[in-house]
Amino acid sequence: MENQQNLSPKARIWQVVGMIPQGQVCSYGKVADLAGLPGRARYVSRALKEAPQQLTLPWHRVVNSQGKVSLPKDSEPYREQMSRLRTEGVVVNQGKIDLSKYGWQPDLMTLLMALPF
DNA sequence: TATGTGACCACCT
DNA sequence: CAGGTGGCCACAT
Repeated sequence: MENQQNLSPKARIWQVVGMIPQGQVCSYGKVADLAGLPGRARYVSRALKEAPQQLTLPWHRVVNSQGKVSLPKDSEPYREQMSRLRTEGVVVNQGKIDLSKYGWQPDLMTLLMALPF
């Protein structure tokens, strides 16, 4: 894995999202932090929307800090995300995911490799 | 140049 | 636990 300082902000975000393991989720804010963009959660959502489909990112593993899917409940994307999550075994109760159980926390090694020096 | 808008968040009531 | 507030920042108007 190479130094993420060289990558564009969007690319760093995509890379971080790509690290989220199956069956786990991560919040927009945390993704931003890990990408070296503290406090820029909203930018993560935009980066995901603009992500080339070619990357086949696990975008569905990104939820908000309350453990909820940040999409209109009546939309197709919402159903898509819910479906993918449940397929991976993530339990969603009342539209909420228990982050203490499914929240992703990168191991130390991964963290050291990802953070800027 | 100014204003409104988000697939957000931390903090305070 | 539910709202309200201020902060955030790229983008569209």
